[in-house]
Amino acid sequence: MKPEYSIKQQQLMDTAEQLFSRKGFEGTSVRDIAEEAGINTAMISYYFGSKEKLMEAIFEQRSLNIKEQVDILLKDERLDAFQKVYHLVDEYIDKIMQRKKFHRILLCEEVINQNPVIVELLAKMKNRNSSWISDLIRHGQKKRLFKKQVDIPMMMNTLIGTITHILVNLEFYRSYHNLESLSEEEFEKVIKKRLSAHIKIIFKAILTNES
Amino acid sequence: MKPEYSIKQQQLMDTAEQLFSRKGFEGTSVRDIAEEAGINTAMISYYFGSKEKLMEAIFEQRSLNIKEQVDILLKDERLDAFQKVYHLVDEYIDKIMQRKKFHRILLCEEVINQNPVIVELLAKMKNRNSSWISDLIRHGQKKRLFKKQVDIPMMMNTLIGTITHILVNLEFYRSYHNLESLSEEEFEKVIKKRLSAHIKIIFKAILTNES
Amino acid sequence: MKPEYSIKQQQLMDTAEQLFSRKGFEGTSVRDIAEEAGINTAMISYYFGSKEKLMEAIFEQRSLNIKEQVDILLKDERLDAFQKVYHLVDEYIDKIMQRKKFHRILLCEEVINQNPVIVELLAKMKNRNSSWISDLIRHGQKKRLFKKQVDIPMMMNTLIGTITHILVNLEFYRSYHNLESLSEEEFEKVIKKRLSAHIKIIFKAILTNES
Amino acid sequence: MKPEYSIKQQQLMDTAEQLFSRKGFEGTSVRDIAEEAGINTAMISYYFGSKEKLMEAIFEQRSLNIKEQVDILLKDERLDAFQKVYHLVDEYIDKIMQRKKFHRILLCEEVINQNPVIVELLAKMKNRNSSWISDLIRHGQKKRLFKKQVDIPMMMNTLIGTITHILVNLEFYRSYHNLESLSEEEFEKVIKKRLSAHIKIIFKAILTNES
DNA sequence: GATGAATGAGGGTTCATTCAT
DNA sequence: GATGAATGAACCCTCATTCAT
Repeated sequence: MKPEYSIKQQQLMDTAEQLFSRKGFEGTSVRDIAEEAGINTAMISYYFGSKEKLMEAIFEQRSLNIKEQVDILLKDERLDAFQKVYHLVDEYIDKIMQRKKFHRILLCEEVINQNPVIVELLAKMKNRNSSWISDLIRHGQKKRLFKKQVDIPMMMNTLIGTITHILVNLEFYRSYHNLESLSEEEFEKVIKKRLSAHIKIIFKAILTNES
Repeated sequence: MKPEYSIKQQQLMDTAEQLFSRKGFEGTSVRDIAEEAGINTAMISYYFGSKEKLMEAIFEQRSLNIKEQVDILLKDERLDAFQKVYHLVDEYIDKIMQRKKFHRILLCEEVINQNPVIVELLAKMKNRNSSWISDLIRHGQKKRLFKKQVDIPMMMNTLIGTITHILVNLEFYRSYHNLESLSEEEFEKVIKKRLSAHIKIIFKAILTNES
Repeated sequence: MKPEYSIKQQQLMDTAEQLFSRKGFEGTSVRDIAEEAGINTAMISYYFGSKEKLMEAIFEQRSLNIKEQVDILLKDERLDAFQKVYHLVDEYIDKIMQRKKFHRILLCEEVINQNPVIVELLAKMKNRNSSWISDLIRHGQKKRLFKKQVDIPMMMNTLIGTITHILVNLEFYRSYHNLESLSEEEFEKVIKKRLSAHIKIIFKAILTNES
Repeated sequence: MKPEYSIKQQQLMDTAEQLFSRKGFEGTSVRDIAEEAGINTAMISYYFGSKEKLMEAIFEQRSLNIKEQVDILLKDERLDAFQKVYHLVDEYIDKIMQRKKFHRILLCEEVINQNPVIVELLAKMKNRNSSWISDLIRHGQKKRLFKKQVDIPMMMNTLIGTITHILVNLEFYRSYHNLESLSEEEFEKVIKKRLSAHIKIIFKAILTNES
């Protein structure tokens, strides 16, 4: 179903992702990408049809799908409803941090919203993921652990808004807390841990607090 | 200190803001802006020096400054520490919603980070505002209302991440909750109200919860 | 009604006509034209919108319109019907020989028929001119000088086919008849004279011969 | 002497002829041809050396040679000089109508005249055919049926100009005479018949008329 | 002070062809 | 013998900017 990409195509997508995330889609020329990837300029049109189609390919390949994770969580009887949600939070943190570059692009592209293929792709993804999360929330509501009225999109906004926003403020965060001495990996570990704790507090409050 | 702009210049900045927020900086040509504003293309270079300088002017003029607000809040003895923070939350919501277009641009520009003038402008703003908020938080900590360790940048991340992220998901939120029948103004009112309640719950949890 | 062109635009059209007639539309690049005209490559898009629009402009300006000539001929009582037709023949020869380059382009474009604007322009021109010639022929038929059934498009085919075909065979004709010693002007004069006599014989035969 | 082409090569030439006649030489890409012919793009360079050489091959194979026909006509004692010429006229009409596509290309290429191989090929063909026709005309002059001075290239111009010009005006001719209801074959039959009668009248006039 | 004309640079894409397989 | 991948050159066009007026 999903198109398979050759090694060269994959390399091209990685390079493009990198540059798009740094300079934006419009700010990156196909010549930039080709040069960085060490290939001929014409290859982008040759492999993907156009610069835009290359972008779409990146999106198609990397957009988040949490279905499987939610399925597993719902079936796991060792976890209570809170733990299930917490696991999903960590899953989101992991996936977004893993795909930092892509999510930086996504952040911009959601704003600009020009390419209809991507717009639709994102819309579908949002609907799909919201639906899975609904299942998870309803599960907690049935168990009387969560409050009755939960504004799922608002909750997701905070989840994704917080994670992606810190992506563009990583350096500010680092210097604010004097974490410059940490290696990239260590710093990322710290960030993930703090994000996790932070969002769990938030979710607990949102899911239990009766206004 | 702040440069004063003529009416024409101001119109130009407004038009540019609009287009930048819709199509991105690189995706907007000076022709687009000039045409939309009904003036000569050469005027942009003439008035601002370059397309980039025009962007800087927009940023300079519209970037958020909460100093005054925090000053007032700190002095207001009728409000307790929580109320002070809540007021600031509403202030942020109001200002960002008021300047929707600008904050959409900002979202992108923070990602792309190409223009050093803007980068520095943003860095200063973040430092400044974090500092004011620190004052506010310390105030609450002295009163023993807030917990001792508060990760202010993380808290700000959630605040700003949640507000700006909903900006790009307004339509999704609207359709998810079947609010299409509301007018723009009514819908914005609803959003603001819900955001306010939502973030206050979050802040209360963050500021009180002892891990 | 007709668009007026500046001197520079006119120069550009002349240069383009020259090159199109030598190398064809597709075979001529905008760089070629700009270089030959001594202007910047971008000017072609700047002045005409695109290479194709430049072509359309050339066609619009130079396509043949015989209305006025036919009007004058019809009213001229000193000429009999044959003389009227003969005058028109000479008019065609003059106009096509005057616009040699353009008619060479036209010859190709009629074959390739890609640009819908030009296709329509040509279709209108053919209809218009056929209609005027009909008037002239009917005039001769009323006077009982011409035969009743005249296939006007076929006659026009021979008129225009003969004139334009010799345009691409000028050099062959010249060498066949050993006219190389003649100057351009003298040779053109000879050609026109011979074409005129030749086609008049043809037309006389066509218009009188009863099959 | 003449190169023999494999079936695949022949298919390629047919497809190319078709496309060249519709979109011109420059307007047709090797990709177009290969795709239409259902073969690999590289085959064109592989089989013919280049796109240009492919064109030359088409010309070489299809250019008109009337030698044999004239030979037969000259020897045929049952026909008088006029009938011999008339037979040749029909031969031209048949051959050109049979090779409509090729003659459309030829029309363009004579104008553009870029490829020296083709230029020479055409020059040779014209000289050759003119020479054969001279023989035929001289035959009629000896028999005192034709006038003494006949401008053979001019006569050929009218012959070929009329036939090829109608090729690009077939649709105009059809609609002018309301022949849309006819099938392709019927219409072509009509055209040939009318062309034949038309040109015979012309030739009779040219060959007998003493100016 | 303000503008329309003009420019050089660079944009994405397509081209005919070559080359390793 | 035949091919898919890959290439450098060239394509037309748009860009932000400048300059003469």
